[in-house]
Amino acid sequence: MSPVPDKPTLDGLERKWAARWSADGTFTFDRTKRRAEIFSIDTPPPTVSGSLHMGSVFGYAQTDAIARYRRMRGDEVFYPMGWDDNGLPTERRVQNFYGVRCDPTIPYDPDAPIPDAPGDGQTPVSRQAFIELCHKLTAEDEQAFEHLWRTLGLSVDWSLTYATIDDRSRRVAQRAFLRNLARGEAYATDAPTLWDIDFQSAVAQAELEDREQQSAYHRVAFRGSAGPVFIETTRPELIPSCVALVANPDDDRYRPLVGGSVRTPLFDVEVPVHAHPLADPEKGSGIAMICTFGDTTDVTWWRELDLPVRTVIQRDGRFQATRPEWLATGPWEELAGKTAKQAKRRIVELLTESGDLEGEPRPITHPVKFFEKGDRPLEIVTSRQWYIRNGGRDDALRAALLARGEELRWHPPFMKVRYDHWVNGLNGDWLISRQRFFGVPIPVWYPVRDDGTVDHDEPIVPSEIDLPVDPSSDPAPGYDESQRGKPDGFIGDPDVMDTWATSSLSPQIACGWIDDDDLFERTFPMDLRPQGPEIIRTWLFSSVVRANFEHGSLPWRDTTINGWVLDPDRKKMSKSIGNVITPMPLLEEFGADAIRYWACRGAPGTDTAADKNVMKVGRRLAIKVLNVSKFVLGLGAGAGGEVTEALDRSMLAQLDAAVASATSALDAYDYTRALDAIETFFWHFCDDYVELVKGRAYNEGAGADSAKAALALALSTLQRALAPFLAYATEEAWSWWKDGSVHRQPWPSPTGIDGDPLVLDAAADALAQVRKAKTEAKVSLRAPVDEARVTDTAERIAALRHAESDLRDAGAIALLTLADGEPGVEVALAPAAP
RNA sequence: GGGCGAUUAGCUCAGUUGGUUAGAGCACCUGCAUGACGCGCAGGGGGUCGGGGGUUCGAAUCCCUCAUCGCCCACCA
Repeated sequence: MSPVPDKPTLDGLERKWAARWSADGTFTFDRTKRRAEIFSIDTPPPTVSGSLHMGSVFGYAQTDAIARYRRMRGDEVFYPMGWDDNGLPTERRVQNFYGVRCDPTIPYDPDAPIPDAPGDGQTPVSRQAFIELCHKLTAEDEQAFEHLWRTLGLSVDWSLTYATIDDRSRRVAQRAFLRNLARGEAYATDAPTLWDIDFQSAVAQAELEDREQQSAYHRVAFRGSAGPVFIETTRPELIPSCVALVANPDDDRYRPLVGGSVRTPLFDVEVPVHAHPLADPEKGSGIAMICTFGDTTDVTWWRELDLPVRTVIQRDGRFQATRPEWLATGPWEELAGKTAKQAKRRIVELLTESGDLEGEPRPITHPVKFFEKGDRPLEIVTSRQWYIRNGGRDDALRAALLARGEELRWHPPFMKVRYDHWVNGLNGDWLISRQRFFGVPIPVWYPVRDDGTVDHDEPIVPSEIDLPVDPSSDPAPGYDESQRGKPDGFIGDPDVMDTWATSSLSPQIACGWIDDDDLFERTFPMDLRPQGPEIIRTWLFSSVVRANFEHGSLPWRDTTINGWVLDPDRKKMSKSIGNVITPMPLLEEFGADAIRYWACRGAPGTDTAADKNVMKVGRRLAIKVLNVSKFVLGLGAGAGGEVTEALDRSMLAQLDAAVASATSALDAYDYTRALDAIETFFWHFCDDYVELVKGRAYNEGAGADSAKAALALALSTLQRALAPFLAYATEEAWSWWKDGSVHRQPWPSPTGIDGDPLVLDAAADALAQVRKAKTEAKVSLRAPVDEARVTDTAERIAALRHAESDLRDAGAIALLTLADGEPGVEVALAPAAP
């Protein structure tokens, strides 16, 4: 306990109590508890390579309120934090920050200088040096995040922190992958893949976004035996890639052509004309050219019509330098080495000169697929990639994963349809390999045959005990490093896994799967997955996929999906608009409790504006907690005694109702409704009950004892009920009269004291009328009243009689009369003193 | 094109099975030195519940439709 200060303040509470919680191990997880006693939370590992923003604190503060509530309910809360530091965002940040670029062909030299300060330029560094820089920068970012989380007051056990690139995570990710591989759930195949030409990597369906782009239909003539056949295309530069034309089987205009062939303009390549139901008679001219590959429909046609591959665009987005073997004639040299954009411009000129372009290109706007973090449209290239089955090609698996979605308890429930839509809309398996560097390596090697060719069909895998491995620097089992790349030797798979292939295993990483069976048994499957709505299709879904394969269960029982944070004008915050609000200045201006309050006022799943006015209200509430605690303690609350007075029992009955309402709301993860119930009662308590009872409490005797006992009970209850939200102010006020942390106290249970809620309500209403009379007369609330006459229903008057003397005290009323009748209060003020 | 959510006072939001005169906070206005709180306290004004239909004795609440905002999805010829 510490003395009540003369002037309570919120300033400095974060620093004071964060240090104390850390020193006392207030939130340390006790791993001796049984599974039934534990509440485990699969905290989202934030991407540390980004800047901190309000969205970062919003969901975490809400989850922390739940965590603190569960802890007070007696659960041992398993609440680890992770950092998502692996992957492309980190690489990009490192490239920009240090001015470097990873060149895996450079051999690692431990003595080579590597930048250690911000720089610009494109200094090439070895793969290992690049990875070291990634580790270095993320370590700094992680400190900034931890500082923010500690200031905000997250009650995580910081000794349980993991990072998605650390040894433990790499071991889990590789082990899970190898088990997927052994069971046939992971496989590699050569197939057309969406490809980002800037990042030089394949990307997955979940990472796509459509962007509206300006384009134009070009009406181009193919030569048919019975005259020209016009197609309309937005990508005329792909004419050298054309492998067929396609029309709808029911389209009478083109039926005569189907089964025959036409010749491409400029290059004079003979291509067949096919029929396929996917061809839309309404689009363009109704007959389309199929190229390998212009878009994903091309891929479908190519596969279903069994067409050849004629790729001209390389992985860097440029047309290949050498003339493709299927182009016997035509102006290939005009296109070689050009980007798709440059080639389009040139080919339009060539088509115009040859007379194969009819009319002017017709401008349109249409959606084009981009990598969500990319700058140029995706191309489709054929490459060998690793996949994990996700139901995109398998109806039984899809149904099983949809059933997992049913089994999961969603808060709020409407978020579940996003999962269903995503799973139903999958059109392929999950592509997990990335041609990048800072990630978990695909843990396989391949034998090199005696002729120097690579045997991809017989991958060499490590034993689980040796994980994590890096096939780029570790030799394959049974081989010596000197055999790397040699005939009869081996090569390592050069790819890394996508970030989601690791973070989808966050429950397994956090709970110690295989590495710590004892912990795993006590924490998995977890209780709660809190997360944002935009990553249902990635993080949530992929986590369900992995747990379904590995454990035959859900990874957790419940999921809470938080809303989106909008700017004060309810616009989406984005860097380009420049309306991004950063949390640290707000934490300093209003205090952590105010920010926590703001976050918890945002209902589950509801988009919420970053509104300073709400933070101000939270700050006011926190200050009030300090002040009313000081006052109530100054009245001598807690001196013991029995609650005998009807007014006191009435207040406690109302308090019990508020707590009961908050309890059921929190059990359903509705922290907003809980906060509202307690907050509403709290102000009623301060403004009405404390005012009515303070006179009696100053006196002595049974009435005073009753008041003091009731005040102590209420104060203890309110401090505890507000603790999940106002973590600091409640802890501070609790320390003035109790030992131990309020956050380790039991959540309030009913006081068990019967009372009639009407007594306090009737007294508060009558007091309000007396106050109104004084305010309208523009006199002090302490001004004496000669006579007040309260009339009301018999029931309310009967209730009021129990609080008659308190009302007289609080209103400074000389003569108070109560009578049945029409509701009303007549107040005769004493004449003003001269 | 499809889906989900939102639309209530100037602003931010409650309003949980349809039921007396639709609530709160902020802001605004008018007051008040009061045993803690002036980062306070008391009181007040302010809303045809997005528009239009419908069901019902009765609709902010249920149904249909339209509009606006946000998010998600969709095969880009």
